[in-house]
Amino acid sequence: MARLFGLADCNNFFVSCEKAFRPDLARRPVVVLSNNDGCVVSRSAEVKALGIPMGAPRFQIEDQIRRHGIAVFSSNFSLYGDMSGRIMRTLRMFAPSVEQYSIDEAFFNAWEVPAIRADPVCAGRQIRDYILKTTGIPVSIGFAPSRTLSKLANYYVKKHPETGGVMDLSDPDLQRRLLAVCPLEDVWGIGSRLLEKLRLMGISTPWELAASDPDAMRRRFGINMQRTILELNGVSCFEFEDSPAVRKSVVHSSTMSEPSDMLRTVSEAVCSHTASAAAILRQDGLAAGVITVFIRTGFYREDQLFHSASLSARPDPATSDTRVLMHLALDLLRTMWRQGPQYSKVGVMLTELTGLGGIQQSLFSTHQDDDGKGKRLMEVMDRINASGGPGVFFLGQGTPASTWKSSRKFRSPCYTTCWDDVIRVH
DNA sequence: TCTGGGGTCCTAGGACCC
DNA sequence: TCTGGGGTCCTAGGACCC
Repeated sequence: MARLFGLADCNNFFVSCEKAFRPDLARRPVVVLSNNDGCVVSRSAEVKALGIPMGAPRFQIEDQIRRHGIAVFSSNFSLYGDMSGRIMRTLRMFAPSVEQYSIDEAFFNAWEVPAIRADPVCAGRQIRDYILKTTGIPVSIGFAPSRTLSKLANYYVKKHPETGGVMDLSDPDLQRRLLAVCPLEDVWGIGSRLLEKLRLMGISTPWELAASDPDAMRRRFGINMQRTILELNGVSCFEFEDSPAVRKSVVHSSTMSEPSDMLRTVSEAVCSHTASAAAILRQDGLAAGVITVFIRTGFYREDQLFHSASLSARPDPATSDTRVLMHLALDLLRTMWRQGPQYSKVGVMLTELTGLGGIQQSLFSTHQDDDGKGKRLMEVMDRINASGGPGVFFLGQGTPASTWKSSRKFRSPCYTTCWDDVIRVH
């Protein structure tokens, strides 16, 4: 049976989450800022119309914020994550095979659902209306014989409200017309670098890219380019993945609220990132074979030299125990520490992840078995920290008021994940 | 003064082996 | 001037995505 991929993609997701709980902001310009309130990561339609680009630093748009009365929010990931889960569950009611691709979008197997196959546009509208009604989040939906084409349909839908938020790109004739009018940078897999190189070759529309020789392009740009070309021609190059991909790494990092040359301050950040990353590992039932700590000075300071360093270690055996990982992380930090530079970005990366069942201790391990006490301690910590209160942490992480922590001055309440923040109806 | 964070995959090139 | 060939493994860096 011919493939038909569905792609549901939330419109202006972070902003839409904020608006869902603030009806008073429905028609107002709204932005959501990155960590540290540094730059714009989500914009409402009104803000896009003002010409404020994605990624604009806040300090550059202060003037417009005031002039146009733009509502500003810090990122609230517990809210967005929870809303995302609701939307995915709702989507599964219509199409059981859903492949979540990111926090705000999911592919779904549309060819195995008779009602969708019979009339994709009509079914898409129903899905869209139902998600909007039950979660308050507007989504766009595209259907096509390949993922890349379904992405393109989605871009088109977002720019053309007359489509009613849904487009079915099954028809080859319609595919050709769309390829001719869409910008090349809207093609999934074509970023700024490739765009430039393609332009130099005289390829400036998706239509021209689709017409190029896939084998020659593979030799020149690699296998992903070949796949993109085939997919633009309606040939699906990826199997549908029902089961979520196994995580291969966890990274936790941040820009500190202000740069620091104090080992103590940077240590607190390293310990905190280690604790957060280890908690994610435990949640997924994984253990890290390698821990890497990295530090670097700011990118944008011209008055001092750029400096960055990173160092790795192998816990033996692989572990998700915060205490073990934190010890290693601090050792690594002290080893690579250089007095002088003002560090502004600090992070911890956990890689070579294995399932907890498959951990093998090396022959030369010095690890002493603690009779599972460590595991129980971690379980208790995780349970307390999941309950929504202030939580427990290691002294090395500093206090909630530590100076390195990112500022989030405009954070909205956690309406759906924290009891104290639940909306009250009087 | 103030510019995010978290991921994946591919490729080229070096080291090393026979 | 000539100065193997082929295979594997690892790493760094590049490119993309959201």
